Amino acid sequence: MIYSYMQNGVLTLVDYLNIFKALSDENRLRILLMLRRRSLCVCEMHEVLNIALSTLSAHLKLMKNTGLIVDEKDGRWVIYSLSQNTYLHELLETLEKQLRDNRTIESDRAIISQITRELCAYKLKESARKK
Amino acid sequence: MIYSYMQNGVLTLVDYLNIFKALSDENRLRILLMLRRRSLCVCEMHEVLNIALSTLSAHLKLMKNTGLIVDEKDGRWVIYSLSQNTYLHELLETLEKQLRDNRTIESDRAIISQITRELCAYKLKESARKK
DNA sequence: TCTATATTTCGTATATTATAGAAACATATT
DNA sequence: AATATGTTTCTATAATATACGAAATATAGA
Repeated sequence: MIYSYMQNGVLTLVDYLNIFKALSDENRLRILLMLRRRSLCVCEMHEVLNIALSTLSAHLKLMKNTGLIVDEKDGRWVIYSLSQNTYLHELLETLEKQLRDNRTIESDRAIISQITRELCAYKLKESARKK
Repeated sequence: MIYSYMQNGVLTLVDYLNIFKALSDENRLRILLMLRRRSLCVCEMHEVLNIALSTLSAHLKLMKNTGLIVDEKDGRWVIYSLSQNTYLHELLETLEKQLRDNRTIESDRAIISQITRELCAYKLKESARKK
């Protein structure tokens, strides 16, 4: 899916609707706030969110299509980052300030400050082995 | 439904999710941008949007619950206005600038500059009579 | 008090979205 | 080339959202 602003830089009404829709899901908002700290691979986000990888992948695809995040490959890993969009960054900064005492957001931050790609990949492999 | 920020002024994560959800529907966004011009009664919004009154009423209820709009009674009319919320007003100002050339938004503004409550109520009454 | 009228609620149909598991895919490493 | 592994796609299902028409509600005015 290609959005108009990807071609000429101007966002249409539908672009905005899609952006607001993307922001209206708890898992997606948690991902965006985590990405404010640092870029993350899929397995790291999976470690934090505890949802199926297929579900997570769908959320990432949606936000990528909406232009909120970008991805790049690093070996077998896919690393996601926030888009270079001033308005998005300001919005997330405001949100983070307002949600300073939110337990979930606070916990997410604590977790990503401790985990590594290698560790998450290992845990994912182990949990798959048990099945 | 009562949201937490109505009691202590602080918005929770769920409050934000609901606000973004409220902003992610075209009809609701059109209503909010119209209300930036002036307060409107239900029949005026119906005249512009051309959706069923029951649908319109549901949208208004949702935005009222989310704290984006407020209503007051004036005789048989119910008049809706934007909430006194600085962040909401700034957000809508940004949106309106970005959507300056949007035909729908432009047309909505043109219509509300011409209509009156009395006219819309009359038209509504007439269309009901035909059924 | 009865009537007209502006709005809301209710019941219901349809469309969209979030979710998980299984299978498929892509690529680094052996 | 074969294998291991990180990610995505496919499929089905449950939950949620949007829509309408009909009925109910609230209130101004006769």
